[in-house]
Amino acid sequence: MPPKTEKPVHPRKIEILHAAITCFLDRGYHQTGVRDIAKQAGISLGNLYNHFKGKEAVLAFIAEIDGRELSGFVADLSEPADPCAALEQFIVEYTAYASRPENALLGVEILTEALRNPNIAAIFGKDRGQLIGAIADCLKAGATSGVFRSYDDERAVACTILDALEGHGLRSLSKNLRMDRSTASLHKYLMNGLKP
Amino acid sequence: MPPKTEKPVHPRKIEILHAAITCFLDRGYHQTGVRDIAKQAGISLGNLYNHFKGKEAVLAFIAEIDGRELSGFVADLSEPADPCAALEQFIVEYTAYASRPENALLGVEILTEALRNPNIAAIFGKDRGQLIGAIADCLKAGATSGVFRSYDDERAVACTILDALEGHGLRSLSKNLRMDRSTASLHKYLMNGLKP
Amino acid sequence: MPPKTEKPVHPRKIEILHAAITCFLDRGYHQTGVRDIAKQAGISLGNLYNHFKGKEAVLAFIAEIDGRELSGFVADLSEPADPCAALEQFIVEYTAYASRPENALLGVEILTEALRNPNIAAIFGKDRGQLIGAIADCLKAGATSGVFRSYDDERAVACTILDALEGHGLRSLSKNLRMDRSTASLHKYLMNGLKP
Amino acid sequence: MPPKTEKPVHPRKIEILHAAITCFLDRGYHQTGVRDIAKQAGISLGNLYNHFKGKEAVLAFIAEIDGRELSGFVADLSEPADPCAALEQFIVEYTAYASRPENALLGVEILTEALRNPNIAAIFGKDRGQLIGAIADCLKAGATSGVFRSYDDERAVACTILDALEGHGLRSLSKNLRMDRSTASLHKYLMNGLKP
DNA sequence: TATGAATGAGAGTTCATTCAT
DNA sequence: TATGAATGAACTCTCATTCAT
Repeated sequence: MPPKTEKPVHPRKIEILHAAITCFLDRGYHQTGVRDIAKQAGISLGNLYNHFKGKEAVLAFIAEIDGRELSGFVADLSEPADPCAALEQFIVEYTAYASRPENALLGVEILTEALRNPNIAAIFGKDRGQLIGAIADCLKAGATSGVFRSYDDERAVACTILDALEGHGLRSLSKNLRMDRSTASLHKYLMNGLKP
Repeated sequence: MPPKTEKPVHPRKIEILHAAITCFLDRGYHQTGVRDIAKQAGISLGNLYNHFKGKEAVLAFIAEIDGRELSGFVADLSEPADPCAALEQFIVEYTAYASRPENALLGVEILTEALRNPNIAAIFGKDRGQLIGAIADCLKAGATSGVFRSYDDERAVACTILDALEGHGLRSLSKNLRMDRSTASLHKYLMNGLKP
Repeated sequence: MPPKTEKPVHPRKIEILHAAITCFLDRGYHQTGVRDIAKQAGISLGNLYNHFKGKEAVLAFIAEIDGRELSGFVADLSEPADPCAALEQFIVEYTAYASRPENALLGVEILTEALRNPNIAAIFGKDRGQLIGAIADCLKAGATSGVFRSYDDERAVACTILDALEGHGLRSLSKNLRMDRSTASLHKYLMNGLKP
Repeated sequence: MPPKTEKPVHPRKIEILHAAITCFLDRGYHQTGVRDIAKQAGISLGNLYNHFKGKEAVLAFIAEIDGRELSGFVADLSEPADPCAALEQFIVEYTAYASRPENALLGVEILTEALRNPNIAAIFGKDRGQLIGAIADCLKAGATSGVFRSYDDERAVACTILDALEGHGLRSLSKNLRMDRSTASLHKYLMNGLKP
């Protein structure tokens, strides 16, 4: 296999990406106009179309970038020496990840769009599927080694863990009150359900 | 206190409500035009505005009606003789509830709108807050009587349960494959985390 | 000629009239909706149409009532013993009349509508034409008796006096500052131009 | 002071301006739709919004352009060698100006809008205020040199002159009959009131 | 690559009026 | 007389996208 030579991304494209993220966070995907993005990026409306095929392509690019961030988690969960420790660490780190506003809000934005847009759904589902798979594998490994309880459908459990952490991240946005106690309880609950 | 005399709702308003739900399910809130709703309802565009102040008012009404459905769950969870049984039953029933397309999809639609629309957030948050409170109370009661493990923040656990069930409901839409096994695993996982 | 038996006006019609005047003053004729008038009058939208053929009919009625107020001035100016005193008195009284907000603002409202609406123009022009005629006659009488300078077209002078007083009334609305001095100067100027 | 580098106005903007004037003359400001203007200008509806922020901005631009025309009169009236001749000339020229349909009709259109729209009022009032000031100054100069009678409030007299000429201009629209005699009488009357 | 004028469909909302009750 | 639901055209304005420069 030839070395994967990633075609360099035009820096302007990254600027547009950031501008779009800012807008989508502020107003949401459908409430954001292409003009808003161009203005935020400080470029002309027409020029945006030199870098992206259209509005949807911008979201697709965001979803793609977003998905790549998940691969770090996947790597950490793969073939863990200690499944329990690996999962616990994942939960901690994913909590932090999912609590960052850009991830929390963009996540729902992408998810809701994916519900009706197969194009986005494909991008969104690919990396997320891998993450779910990695968690499920970790759960299976733990079940085999006896540190985890065994479940018929580990993917369902994995999904639940993600749902819980992402829901928690979303709630952390609107609450200024301290989330420490609730985060601790959430983590304990999620782990307790796994213990044999 | 005088008897609460609920002003009767014009039947046309209900028809519009159903039409709007249909449209929102099909295309989503922001992709749906007021004209679409009127056409679906079989009425003129202008007449819609005789019954609703605007598009947002339609969503608000849906959120309100939606919220009322939750009060049944709240009642069932209040002061349960057997907290464990009550919660188990709730999980089963709420799974069914959250798996119905209109609830699953409208739920995220309302949630995402609530993220940036305080008006919707207030309506959405009121009944949902009561449900979370009821679950949390049930968890506390169970912890006191020893059937449940004790958590610092029962509301966080309650939220997690709802997140899990609603995420599951959402996923059940896109999968034609049988969800039985994953549902069973999910339920087991959620209950196991509560066991002392 | 049989005695003029004026058909009694339904009191509700008067209420609507007042409501409409209030609205037209507030927002102007074209910015006022029929709904606004009905709401202001405290009646239903449909009922308004039992009393008036439409929105324009309301304005026409106002213009008619408005016009009748002018007949008082006409009477005072007719066959005056002392044309100069009569005109001076008219100027004083018409200044007061034209400075009342409802007359000042409704006046321009009716005038601008009359520019393009022949129906309104007819109503508006009838009584106003009589007033102009009366003033012109007074000027002629004064010229004959030597107290006034003679003009080829007395109606043009009469129009100018009205324009001046109405313009003054309109300006008095937006200025909170005292108008006394400017009113006095205006009156002096108008009279000076008539002196031989 | 750096040379005033006026940003060049897009020719399309001028076209829209003319189209709007045509429409406003035909139907009046509030009866004219934005679509009407676009159609008259021969451009698409959306493109109009590339040149103007909205309908009101079009009227504001007209008012601004309109106001600039007055500055010519202001210059002619400033520091006149012969105040009487200057004023007489002004009256003649302003009569012609105010009798052109676009000035007469647009004037009342702008005036009535200015009554309730502070934005328009500011634009409309600025240049008109200067003109009134210039006339008043001319009157003062004439009073000092003895060619004019002295008035306490010269601005009031100045306003009256404008009201008279503009009222005359407006009336000249609806009358096909010759206005010569009435114009002459009007001019004589206005000047007579100034003579000492 | 970069610009912004141009397009026209579509957005949400209000309009004056009618009509069955 | 009185009501307010019903109509559909009209309203101002924004949309994503294209195109000539």
